Amino acid sequence: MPKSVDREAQRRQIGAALLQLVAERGLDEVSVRTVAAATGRSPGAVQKYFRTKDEMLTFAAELAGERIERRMAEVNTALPLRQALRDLIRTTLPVDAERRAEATAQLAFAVHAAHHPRLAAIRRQVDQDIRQALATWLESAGHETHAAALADAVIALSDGLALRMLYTPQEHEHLLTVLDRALDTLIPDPGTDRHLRE
Amino acid sequence: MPKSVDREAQRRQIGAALLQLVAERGLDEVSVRTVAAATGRSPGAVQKYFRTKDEMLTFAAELAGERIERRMAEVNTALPLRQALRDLIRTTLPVDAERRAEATAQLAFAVHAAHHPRLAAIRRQVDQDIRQALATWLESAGHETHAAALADAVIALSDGLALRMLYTPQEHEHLLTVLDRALDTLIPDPGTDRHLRE
DNA sequence: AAGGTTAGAATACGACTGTATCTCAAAGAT
DNA sequence: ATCTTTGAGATACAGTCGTATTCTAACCTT
Repeated sequence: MPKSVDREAQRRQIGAALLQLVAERGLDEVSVRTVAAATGRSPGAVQKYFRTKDEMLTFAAELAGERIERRMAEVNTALPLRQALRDLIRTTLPVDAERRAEATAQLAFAVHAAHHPRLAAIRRQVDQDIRQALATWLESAGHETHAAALADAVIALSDGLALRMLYTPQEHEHLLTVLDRALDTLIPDPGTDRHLRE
Repeated sequence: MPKSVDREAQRRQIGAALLQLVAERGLDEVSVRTVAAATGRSPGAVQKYFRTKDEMLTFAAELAGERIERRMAEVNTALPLRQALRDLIRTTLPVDAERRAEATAQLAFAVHAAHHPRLAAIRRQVDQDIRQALATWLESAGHETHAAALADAVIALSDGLALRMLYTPQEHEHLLTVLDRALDTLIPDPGTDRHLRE
């Protein structure tokens, strides 16, 4: 048989390069040629792994989704709920170069999904997974009622902050304190009786 | 002198067509030619009003920003704070065709701004205006402390919900209840003493 | 009425797009 | 050692992009 290559590994490498390209130069700078150049390949070589640009794009979107879910699984659930939640959200915000790359790609895909049914389906699946993980986590931490709604609110808050950070790097610190304060309000401190505060 | 035409009116008409095009087909379907066709013009006619595509894009972004600010000014501030706030945010969410068009354009521009300094500056200006209006409003309604941070949290929540609604039309109603519940928590009901609840 | 000015259309240009096709070299199987 | 399969590269093609240029027709001013 022929030259044996780990096809899946190659696809992931190309997908990762695409995500980085989206983060650095924006989704509309992504073309078969620019992605190929970013991986040191010829355009024809990329075509061997993705027959169409669209297939390449959806693959990258799934890859980005997997990364987020993996990050969620890595959060230390032994910490107090509010702090763990804070850590979790911070790993999705564009606070440094790596996170910024992922957040940028995520948001670009989300907007693109508005006019791209297959991309929308992928996003919905990822959202569903995140929401459910968050909701069951909240429930086990004592927020039995409306855990799902609370999870959705937290996700929306996080996405909204990430969106804004994309084009206002000056406000990063300020927006992080906004997050803290909002979490303080949304998630009552279990260690303090509510009616004793203030 | 020549054929007299209201240049500014023409520019606004073209800008409006661009926004609608973004909403219906996405930002990367926007070209000088498609915008021209959408206004019943030839590409050359559009060039008379915008020398470059970029100039056309930034103009449309400013136009979209003006629309949001106008909507904010139209909210009935005589209503109870929480309800007025709810109404305000609902007018920015993609609940019907018209609002969906504006929200889609806004979010597309926001993501694009991550790689487009001039667009980012426009977005920052609009954000600043909205935030300040919201903050002074909150202050006058009794939220003297941390009004600015609360305003930012509300904006982020709203943007995050809008983003998600773009690709999950099925969840519109659910996300609206999420909004209501989050607002209930973030904005304590002024008619009820806090320590008397639950 | 003549002339200057501009809106609008048509056209042209080079660059880039996605995709299909072709060639070549390399590697495993017989 | 030969053959076959395949990764990778090169090239080709039709289409679209943004922008510059050219032309015509309509209007206002003098």
